[in-house]
Amino acid sequence: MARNSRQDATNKGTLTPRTVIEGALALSDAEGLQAVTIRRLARELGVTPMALYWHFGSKDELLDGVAASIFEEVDLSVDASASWREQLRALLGSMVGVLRAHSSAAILLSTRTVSSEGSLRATEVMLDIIRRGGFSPTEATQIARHALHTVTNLVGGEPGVVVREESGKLTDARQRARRFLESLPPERYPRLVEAAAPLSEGVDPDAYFAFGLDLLLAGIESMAARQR
Amino acid sequence: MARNSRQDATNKGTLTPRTVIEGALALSDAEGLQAVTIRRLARELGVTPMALYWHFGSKDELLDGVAASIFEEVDLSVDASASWREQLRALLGSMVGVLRAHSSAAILLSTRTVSSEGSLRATEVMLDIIRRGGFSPTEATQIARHALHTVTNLVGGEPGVVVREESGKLTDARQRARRFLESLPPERYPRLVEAAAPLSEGVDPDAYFAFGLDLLLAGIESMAARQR
DNA sequence: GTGCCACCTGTACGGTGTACAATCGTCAAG
DNA sequence: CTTGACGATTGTACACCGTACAGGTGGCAC
Repeated sequence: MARNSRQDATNKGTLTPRTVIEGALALSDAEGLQAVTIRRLARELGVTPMALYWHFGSKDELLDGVAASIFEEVDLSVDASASWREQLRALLGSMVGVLRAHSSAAILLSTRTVSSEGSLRATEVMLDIIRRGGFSPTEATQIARHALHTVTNLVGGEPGVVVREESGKLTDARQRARRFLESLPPERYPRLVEAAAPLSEGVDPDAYFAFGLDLLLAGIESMAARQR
Repeated sequence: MARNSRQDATNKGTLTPRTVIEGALALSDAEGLQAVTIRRLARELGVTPMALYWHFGSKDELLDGVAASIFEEVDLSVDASASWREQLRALLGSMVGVLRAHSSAAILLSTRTVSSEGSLRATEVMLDIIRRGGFSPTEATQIARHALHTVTNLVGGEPGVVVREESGKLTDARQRARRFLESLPPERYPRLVEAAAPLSEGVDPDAYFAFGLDLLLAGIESMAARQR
């Protein structure tokens, strides 16, 4: 049947950087970042491990690509009728959203310096919003850096946030944690005993992320109010 | 000469969890976390790789130990005459300090849930301070979680913070980054062009961490003021 | 045709974490 | 003293990892 011309190489058997990155992202979403190995990914793509090295110089470079592709999903539209605070909240909220959709790969963004098109555009939009909040370029840079950092780390590493519908096992773990905390000597650890429930409770992810964003935005706003 | 009784086993040839953890931490400080491999660590300790598995069930368990040992270095004393804000700043500042002293191993704390003695005591002190700021146990738990998270991630992953006295190479990279940013189309990326200098500049670590702490504390204080 | 060249395969090397069995040194009980 | 038990360590082996390097292969331009 039809031969693959150079054009339809993208949709059939042949490999492109795009398909590799998409495969890596899918694999990471499905089985975690540690499942993204050159050999495994190659098998998934029906290809030899070394084939990937034609398109990427190293695994690290491939992961850079994955990180960049995540950035591209962020919704950069801003509601011009909203205040800068609301705009910033929307932008960061969108970031949290796409990071949560790829939570395993999220830590990639906190580790590496992405300089893709999408990353540049996101940074541009963010800086613009913050600048309109009354900060200098230098301050805006610092704030943007920390905001980006906060958002990626927010998603990357919460221990209690491991949520599974299968509530059996994990509820057990939580109950054990709670019992442990409650069994601590109250005269030595009054606050831990008192907070045993919230500490051991599985956190509602939505609430967790909302709180994290609130905290960050409160800090930024308070800085905006303080100076000027 | 003298035999090793069970007592002096700690100071001479034999292995203990302590010595292993100390070795791992030293290795991580000296050559980075990726140098901490079972084989390498064993060689460093003058022992066979599998010897470590007598004291730790897995490498992960060993790293848990390293994380716990870092927690133990945090200064938990509180100045009773200070306000809760100042106390919180001091505590978090101390955390940042010890994390910076082990910056390679710092990301361990953001990944895993530590439940060592030291971690419990630190959490207790932190919760106590925050509770005295007028927050409920549940709120205090959320805040403490985020504060801990912020602090560890602050140290863990800043890209620009890679500072070396050998300024040759890195200055080159910075200059290239700066030129790149400045060469962007100003009508498309006005904020990036405008902030080319601060964006490409190597960040002063002290200023960076101070700013991160300020931002976090500002957020917490503003939350404290808002409610009540 | 013939050669080029983008793309992919085959093989190999040194590294990793760790399972499993054998070994050694010390110490309590006979 | 001998004898076991047992805590601590070694030796060997396996499956997996990232990737260097050399060779194939198929479609295109000439």
